[in-house]
Amino acid sequence: MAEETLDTASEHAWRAVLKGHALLVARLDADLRAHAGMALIDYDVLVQLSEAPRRRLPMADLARAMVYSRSGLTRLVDSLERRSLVTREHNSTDRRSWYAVLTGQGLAALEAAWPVHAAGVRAHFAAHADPGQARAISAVFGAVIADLAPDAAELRHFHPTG
Amino acid sequence: MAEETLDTASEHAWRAVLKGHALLVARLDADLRAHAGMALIDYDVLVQLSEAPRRRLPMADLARAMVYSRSGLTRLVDSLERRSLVTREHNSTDRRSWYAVLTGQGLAALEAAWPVHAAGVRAHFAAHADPGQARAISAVFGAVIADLAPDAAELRHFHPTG
DNA sequence: TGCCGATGATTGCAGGAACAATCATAGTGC
DNA sequence: GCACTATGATTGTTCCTGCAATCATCGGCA
Repeated sequence: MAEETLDTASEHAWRAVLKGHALLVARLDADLRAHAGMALIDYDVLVQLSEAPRRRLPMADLARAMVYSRSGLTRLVDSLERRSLVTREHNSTDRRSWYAVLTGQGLAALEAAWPVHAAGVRAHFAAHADPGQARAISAVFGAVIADLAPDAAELRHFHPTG
Repeated sequence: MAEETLDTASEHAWRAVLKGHALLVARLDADLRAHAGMALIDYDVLVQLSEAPRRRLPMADLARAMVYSRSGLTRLVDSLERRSLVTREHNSTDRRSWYAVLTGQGLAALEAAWPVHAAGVRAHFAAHADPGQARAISAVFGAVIADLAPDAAELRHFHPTG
């Protein structure tokens, strides 16, 4: 039985994460919708593309980076394409694959949305975390990601050039 | 705004939380569905009720505790009631209000599901957090919750064998 | 080359979710 | 007590989302 016990510190931490995450995402999504005309999920697509080489990613890689289903991403990119924030381009090295590509309008929309989002994250998350706590959170969730998505952990922030 | 820069440590931490949370929730939900016959959202309802006095909560309080819409909760409790895990009871002090009440079957289902869930949280979250890190996460997300849901009841702990 | 399992993108479909409207009841001010 | 507003629960509606199926293409291998 003792082996099945989840220690209270970790359990408390996990439950705080669950609830805090839900509140934070609801707030950030509402802020973006109200002040930037896009949902948080749209913003996430634009951010991922903006950081990728040549501002494009194959659909499957984008879905993995976002922890999102490929079918959901198909429809999400449809929507962004209708709004001219993203376009699709053929991947000449793999004819099954399509790139989602950030447009100029998409980049402009992202740059307009970013201050709104950054202010929200700062006010409701960063304001409550000192540097040591931020490091702890990065370390723990980085390990969670490495555990549960080992191939994708470093995909976005680390592009070795060679 | 004077300072629009979101410092990189906080930004990195928040992005790790977003992705790690998504991966963790997907995994815990799949585990519960496979090995306990219920979804993570069902489990959350049962936990909340099990910890409440007399194992019952008004629908609105339960929705707030779960950060869930009231309409969604109506249908979720419908589903749990069909499976005899929860029942509704009149609240005699407020005739608009209904209690969601954990049944004996609901408690049994929760006790069967708990080891599955605890093992998942331990293996994929707690295993990556030392005590100091767990404390840091609790502190930060506790502050986030206090910021965004100031009137919400404090988090409680579930210990079914106790 | 030809076969065959794996992978990429999309679509059909079904379940899940929130918003707004609705109705009943509670609380407040007068 | 009465009017008015706020709150609790539900339902209608619409959108979101993922799974499974489908089709095209890739890559390994004989």
